[in-house]
Amino acid sequence: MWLRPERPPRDRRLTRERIVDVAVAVLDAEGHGGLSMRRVATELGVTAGSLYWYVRTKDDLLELALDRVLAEVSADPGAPGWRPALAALARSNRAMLLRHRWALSELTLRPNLGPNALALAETGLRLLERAGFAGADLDAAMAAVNDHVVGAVIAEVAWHGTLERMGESGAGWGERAAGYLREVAARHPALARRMAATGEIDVERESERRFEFGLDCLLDGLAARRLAPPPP
Amino acid sequence: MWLRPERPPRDRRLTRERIVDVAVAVLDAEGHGGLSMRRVATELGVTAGSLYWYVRTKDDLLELALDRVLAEVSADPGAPGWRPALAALARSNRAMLLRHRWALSELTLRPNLGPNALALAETGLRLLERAGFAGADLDAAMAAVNDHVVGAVIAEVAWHGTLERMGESGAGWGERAAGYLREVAARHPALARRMAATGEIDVERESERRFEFGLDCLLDGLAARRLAPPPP
DNA sequence: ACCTGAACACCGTTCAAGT
DNA sequence: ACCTGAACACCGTTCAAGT
Repeated sequence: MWLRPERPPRDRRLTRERIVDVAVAVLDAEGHGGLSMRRVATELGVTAGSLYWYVRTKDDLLELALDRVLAEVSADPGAPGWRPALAALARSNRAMLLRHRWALSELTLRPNLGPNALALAETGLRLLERAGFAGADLDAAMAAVNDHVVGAVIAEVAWHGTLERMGESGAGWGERAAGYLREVAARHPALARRMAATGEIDVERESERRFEFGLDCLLDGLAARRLAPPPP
Repeated sequence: MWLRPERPPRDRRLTRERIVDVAVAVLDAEGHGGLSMRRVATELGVTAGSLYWYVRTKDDLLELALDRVLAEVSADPGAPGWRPALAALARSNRAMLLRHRWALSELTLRPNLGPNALALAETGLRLLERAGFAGADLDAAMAAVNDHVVGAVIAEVAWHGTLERMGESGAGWGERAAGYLREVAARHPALARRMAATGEIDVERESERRFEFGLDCLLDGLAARRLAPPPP
């Protein structure tokens, strides 16, 4: 009894890091709707109120979670040229967003100025500087690539969600859907042609194809606009 | 008394359309956080439960609201060429998303197959068909343009939000922010250079410049990839 | 057919009170 | 310094009951 000294205050049960850990885990597992303060708290064997000692609001927690996953995006610094390097950065970014789909909505709703976000911006900018961009065009080029990544993943996630919904829907859904689609096809011939062609397709592979197509277009445009690369 | 006939059941207070009307109004005025079933209900002089006669869930209501504002996107069918026409469509889309910033998060979270979304897809596809695209490249080209619009608006809204936050923050914030920025600048030279150059800039004009820059890059890439336009 | 009113289960957040 | 427990104000949704 008296032999055991009082616990040092260092082995507290909570840390900001541990809280973000389980927040990311819950978000990955159950999406945005699954995250609640009480849920995170019980997962840590603690009351909801306790979290507010480490985090000001739930919004702040989400901001921390977003920056956490942004650390997963990586650039290969020893890439052979600016174009493959930039493409690799874009692909890594896309892969991360597909791993943590909830991160997209966070990106939409709140600005992120976390350390990992800034580090990521830095590597992108340096890459484009070496490629021969400067001034306002440098910002615009960086933005164009990022925009394509974000836009493409949003479209892919939405597409995926549509298919999931269609799968969930119970019996009796088939007829209504078929009727709706028939009507749509009648009114929208071009759309009907495309729907017929995309009937049996692997969504993920096709999404990747589209992503690469758009990226290539963009990089072509960028290549034409860069200044002469600075002499080494 | 007996002269006045019973009210015909037609003058009911609620309609799906009216409900969507006020939902869009509330969303425009107060954003995503301001919308609640009780809020919409009281705005219509009615109880929250009543809404569920016309709408299955709040999610359905948001879907309806999204399709409502998608109707605002318009394409000029009599445009001189495919490239200006496509650019005009993209700009109209962007303008709508900037008018209804809440629509972005909806676009992120849920698939939208409403009539206006489909009509919009149809006009885009026909435009690209006339431009000389077909098959999988047609889908990819359409997707690339849409992705750029969505991605660019997301970035712009996030940027805008950052500035607003910085404006709201009370006294004593300046020193902490300055310290943070100094640290960032020290660790990230390229970012520091860009931050210095972007010091006093009109966010909206600069966002538009970036949008047009990326769009031009993309259209260059698309122009190089289209097949020969079909003979008239 | 359409709407009310009350209830249910769940939120984020606060805060005195304990240790 | 750190955590509990209870409370507050607010959710989305359901449903018997009224008309």
